[in-house]
This record gives sequence, C-alpha cells and structure tokens, in this order.
Amino acid sequence: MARSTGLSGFPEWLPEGRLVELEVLDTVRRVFELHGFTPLETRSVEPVDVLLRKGEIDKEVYAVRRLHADAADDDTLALHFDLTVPFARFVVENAARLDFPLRRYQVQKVWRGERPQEGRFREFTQADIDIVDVDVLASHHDAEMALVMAEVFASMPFLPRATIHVNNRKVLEGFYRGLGIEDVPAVLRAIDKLDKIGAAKVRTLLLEAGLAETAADQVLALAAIRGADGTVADKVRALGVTDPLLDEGLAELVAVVEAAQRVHPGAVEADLHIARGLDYYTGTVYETTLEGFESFGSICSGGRYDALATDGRTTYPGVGISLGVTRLVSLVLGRDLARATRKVPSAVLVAVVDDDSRSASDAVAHALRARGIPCEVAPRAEKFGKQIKHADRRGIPYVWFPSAEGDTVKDIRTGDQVGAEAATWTPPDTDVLPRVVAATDIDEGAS
RNA sequence: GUGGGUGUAGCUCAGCUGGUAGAGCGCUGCGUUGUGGUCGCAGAUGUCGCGGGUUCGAGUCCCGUCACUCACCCCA
Repeated sequence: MARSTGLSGFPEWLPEGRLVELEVLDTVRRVFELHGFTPLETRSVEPVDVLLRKGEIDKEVYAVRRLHADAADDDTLALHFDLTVPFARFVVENAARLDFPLRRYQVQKVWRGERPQEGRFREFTQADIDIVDVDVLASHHDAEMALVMAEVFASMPFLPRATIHVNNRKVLEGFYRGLGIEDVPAVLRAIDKLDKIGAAKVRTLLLEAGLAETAADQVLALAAIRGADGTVADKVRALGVTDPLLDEGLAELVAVVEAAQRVHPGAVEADLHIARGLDYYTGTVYETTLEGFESFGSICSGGRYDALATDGRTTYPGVGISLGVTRLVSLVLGRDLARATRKVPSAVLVAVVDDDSRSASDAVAHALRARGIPCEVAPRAEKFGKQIKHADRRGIPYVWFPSAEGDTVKDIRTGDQVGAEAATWTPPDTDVLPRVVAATDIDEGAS
C-alpha cells in the first residue's frame, strides 16, 4: 500500500502509488493536448506581492529566501500556491509574444502552508487548463472547460463517477442584490458550507450575518436548486427575485449546462449552492465530486476570472479549471479504489542460469527491449525458485529461462511455460506495461 | 494559529490496579539439494517517539517536548 507519512503534508508514494499518479498525469496530458491546449510551465516562485495582489493577506504562502541572505535582501519571494495567478502574471508579461485566445495547460507542484488533513496537503500537484483572450472571452469556453475535464474523468474508468457542479457568481450576487443583502462574501462563505454543516446551521450563520428570516430562507431556497437544463432558470425565477445581473448569470449558467449535456450527458450539472469562497472568480464556477466520496471535497475546481490579468490598460479575461492530482491520487490509494497491475514496468524477468552466462540473459533482454517489451535481468544467479519469487513479488508476469536447448518463457500467474525466441515472442498488449485498474477487478481476477 | 486524539517489531495492533515486551501478517531458512505461490517446521527483528520526574522497579503514573492525526479556518 502506498504511504503518505513522513513530513506531514508532503506526500511520497511508494512505486506502485507513483504508477497510479503517472497514469493520471499521462491521461490529463493526452486529453488536454487532444483539445489543443499548449503546454506551459512557470517558475515555482513569485514575488509575494504578485501572489497576494488581491489584498488576501491571510493566504498561507511559503516564503523563500537564501540561507545566507542578509537583512538587506528584502526581495521577498514565495512558492506559488496555485497555477492561475502565476499564469495571469505570465500572460500580462508576455502578451506581445502570445497568440490569443491562448489555450494552455500547466501541470506543476504548488505549496500551501495550511494544516494538512486527509486530502489536504502542503505540497501537491495541480493540472490546470485555462483559456484567456484580450478584452472579451467568448462564453462558450465556460462549457468547454467542464467538457475537457469530463473527458479526463471518462478516460479513467477506475474512478468513481465524477460530477462537475457548475454555478455562476452573477446568479448568486444578482439574487442577493435583489434581496437587498449587503454582506455578500459572508453569505457566499456560509452557503459554501451547506454540504458540511447542513441547511439549519447555514441558516443560523445567515441570520448572524444580518439577513432577515425571509431573506435567509430565500438564499437557502436558491442554494437547493439543481438541474441539468433550462428548468434551473425557471426554478430560480419562481422564487420571485429580480435583478439584471441575476438574469445575465442565469443565461450563462443555462448555456454552460445545456452545452455540456449535449456532449457528456450526466457529467455536468447546475448546482446553485457552489460558491467558491471570495476569490477572483467573476462568473462561472466549478466544483467536482466523486460519487460516494462527496465529503472528501472537490477534486477539480475553477471558474471564470474577467479581471485577474491586467496591465492597467488591457485586460485579459480567462476561464480555467484545475484538477487536484495529489488529492485524487491520495483518495484512490487511501481508499484502495484502484491499483497498478504491478509495481515495476518490467513485463519480463530474464533469469540468469549462472554467473558465466549472464551475457546470454543480457542478450535476451536487449532483444526484448528492442521491440518495446520492458524487462530486467535477474540480479543474482540464484535458484530458479528464488528468481521466480523475485518476479512474483514485483508482479512481473513472465520469467524467461535462457537455455542452450532452446529458451522458454513462463507465465507465472498460470504456470504455463512454452518455448520462445527473444526476437519474436510478444506478450499480450495488456501485459506490456503496468495498467491501473479498479481494485475490485484485481481482487476478482485473483480469486 | 486554536482545540481534541494517538505514538509499542517492516505493517496492523495487544499489553489489566506499575514487576522487566507479545500476536497476526510480512521477512529468513529447511522440508522441496535449480521452477515460486499452498502447507508444515524452525528462526531473526524493538533506543516501547524524545527528555526529565516519582518509585526498589515505569511501555504502564506525572511534567515537558516533538511527531502524526482529526476539527475550526481555507481550499485541489
């Protein structure tokens, strides 16, 4: 089993866990590139004032400085805590050299100083896609973000079913404004906790925030609305609150949900209680839960930011969504949802008959590798029983026995052993590389 | 940062009102003397998180400390 102890919040997986993580990383890269997103990496470090630009002084960032820095060196750097803010900075800095609308993906580690907990780390990997344009970004990209991620999830059948919940900040803010609510951030924060603490406690929070009872009830009624088509807007309007911003938000929200529904039915739904704190989001917001693990939190979130990237003269509105790779992998490994079919890439262990004939075994390995079959040569010329055990422990499915009378290869799962030539023998496609499959499939196969 | 819980073998854990450390799994060897897995037998492994105190004696009680963990906050 993979472990994540050691330095709390800085997870390290065992090899079999890393194979699961790589499967996720390979999948996101493949799907992102299939959709034309171009790769980008930004430096790990930003000036503190870039990271905390929006006045969010309480962000838990890690400061970075030279061990030998003198007091005079006050250029404070910090590790980035997400990929959106550095990307916005990068866009503004390189706008003259970039082509818009810009579609980019970015997969990197980020750092946050918060107290670690299950699924919450201090160092973790995010996989982001964003699209930014100049002055105005077409609204159909809001649906596209969710659809690309829906495809990522569909490409990992070992995962529980993922639902991308979509809302629109304009809907919430317009609705609240129509109700005459003043402290919108406080209401957003309260609504964001609905899943965790329930409607009754949220209502108490709302009353504490100064809402009238009727307003609190209206806010909760809005938050309870869900759906995957235009009827969502009807349900909101039935609450009787009117506001121009509300109408604008509803139109955007319905457009996103209906567009997604046409391509990936069931993967995306409008959920009017998604609020997303008080960040830089201005319109569409996303949050993703896995069926059966809703309380684990969102594994893929994001939203539209119309004002994050600006040089004062030109604004680059964007929309993006971020997959929490480490959180997702920690869930898969921690709950044993899926496993790699073996711990090492090798499909074949080439046995060594005796120390003098190691070169013959090396030649077999060379021939197999030349045809793309990962293999390794036994480390010691031990009794064959031990060499087979070596393979068995690691999950290597085949052991190759070189012999002057003709080589043989044994499938140690079935015990079948047949004559074979290194220049032509090929394992089934499913055995060439380790695969990641649902744990239940492995358990059934073993029994 | 605030509050609760837990630290004993590689892993999961037991160890009563203080008496000198155990189980299962795993590991090693043998049976099977160059074809593993099952089974049987034998064997190895611990600064009991760390430091101090009480005591004839501390894994056990007290104080401190560190780590991990859960909740708040925030979020992937």
